[in-house]
Amino acid sequence: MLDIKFIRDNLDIVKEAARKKKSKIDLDKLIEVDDKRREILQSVEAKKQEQNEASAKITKVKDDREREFFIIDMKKLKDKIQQEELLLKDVMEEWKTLMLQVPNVPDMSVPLGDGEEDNVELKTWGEKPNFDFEPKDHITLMNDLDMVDFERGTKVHGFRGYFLKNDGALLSWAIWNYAQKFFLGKNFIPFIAPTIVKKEYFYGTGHLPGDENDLYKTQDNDFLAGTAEVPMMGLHANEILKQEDLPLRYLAFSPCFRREAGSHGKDTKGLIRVHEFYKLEQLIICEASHEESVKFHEELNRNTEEFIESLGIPYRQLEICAGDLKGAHVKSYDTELWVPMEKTYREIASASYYHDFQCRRFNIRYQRDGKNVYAHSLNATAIPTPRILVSLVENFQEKDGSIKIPEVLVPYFGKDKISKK
RNA sequence: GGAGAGAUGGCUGAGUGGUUGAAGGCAUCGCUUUCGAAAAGCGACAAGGGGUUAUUCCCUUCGUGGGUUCAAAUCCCACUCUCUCCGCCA
Repeated sequence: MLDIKFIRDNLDIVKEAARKKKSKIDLDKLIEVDDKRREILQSVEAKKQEQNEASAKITKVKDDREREFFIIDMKKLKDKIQQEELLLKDVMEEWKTLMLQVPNVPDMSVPLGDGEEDNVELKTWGEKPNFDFEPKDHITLMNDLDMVDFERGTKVHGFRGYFLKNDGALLSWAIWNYAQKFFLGKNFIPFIAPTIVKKEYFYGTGHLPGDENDLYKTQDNDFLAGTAEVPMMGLHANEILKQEDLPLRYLAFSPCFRREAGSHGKDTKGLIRVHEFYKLEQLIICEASHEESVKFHEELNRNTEEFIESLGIPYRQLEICAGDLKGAHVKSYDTELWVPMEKTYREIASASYYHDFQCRRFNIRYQRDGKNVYAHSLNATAIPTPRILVSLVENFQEKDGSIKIPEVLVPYFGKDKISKK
């Protein structure tokens, strides 16, 4: 959410932002509705003032007749107020709908572009494996090593279902434990977050309004979060934080649920795109300063890089172009891991900052110089499982069909190799 | 799932129709006192929105949403959450 005052004062900037982000929002319409909103609001307020003043007088009037006259007048006024408030309600509805569609302003450094294809590669890291044998994809590898059961996963869960078993399950736990240790070394407070979350919080993060079909819904009209970002931002909703407590640095673990509506044809096999996975998420709430946001954004992104580097998996960094940038984001980096059998990089992590866009919607403020100001928020993936397994097993496969375990994981996994029994 | 109680400012806690935006206490901040601190005394202290900007003025907000009334923290309805007891349960 942007400040309506900011939008009015910087209409050109916001229009430009909307254009860059390919948003369809009609900002002139918003200003028009806002004018109407202000006009009615002022009229209602003036009438309420009159009502309040009269109300104070009625108390003092002792004469019954005089009192009666007063009350009759006030009845008329009340009707007028009610009429205008009805009108205001409609206008507010329209106003809110439009306001929720106004995108955040991308940073100056964000490259222009229409979509995914225009994202800019910032760097690549690591040596792509050069196999002197016929390599297998992760599905074959993991099936051969009895690490996964897709068939029964589909039987039980349906499309995109999977069971991780044996070393597949153990490796996932090892990654969680290692990742937990790694990221907590960077001064985060650990959390396990709820996944069933009230609808309003999805508006806060910017996941709604959007495609509600992409979210699972419960019979109580709650939704299953696709990322711990939603409950973790909700954690401090409607709170006034202390300046000295900032930045708040959280590392949250949660299951993640995504219906993947609209991508039925994509990645129909394997562990790339599943309905249900697990993720450790880094999240920071910091002071309202662009410099702080940028600093922490770079740090969060670098944390993810370091983690991947410690595993030794080749990756690249992308800067998301304006056309591919989500509405709430100021700027985003994606980390993509090399998937040998697809001969391409696949997204594993995303680091973004929002300025006060999310905190404004969540009403998360802190005291600065005696004033309450909206904080800034950022988040970045630490590590998602099981998607990480795809690159891990494909990159580290050996000629005999076994998988070499990265050294850093060995203490958590208990052995340095997964091979056929 | 059944029965009951409750939700008020940063916290605690009064308040059952009309100067109550809300007593008292705690916390916080300023001043006095002190070599300094503590203690004490005095004073300030909710948020959001709008108009004017010299000064200020107005509106909203007592869990949420409706309703009754000229007027609601206070009465009515629905919902949410919390607590106690019973039942069930990983």
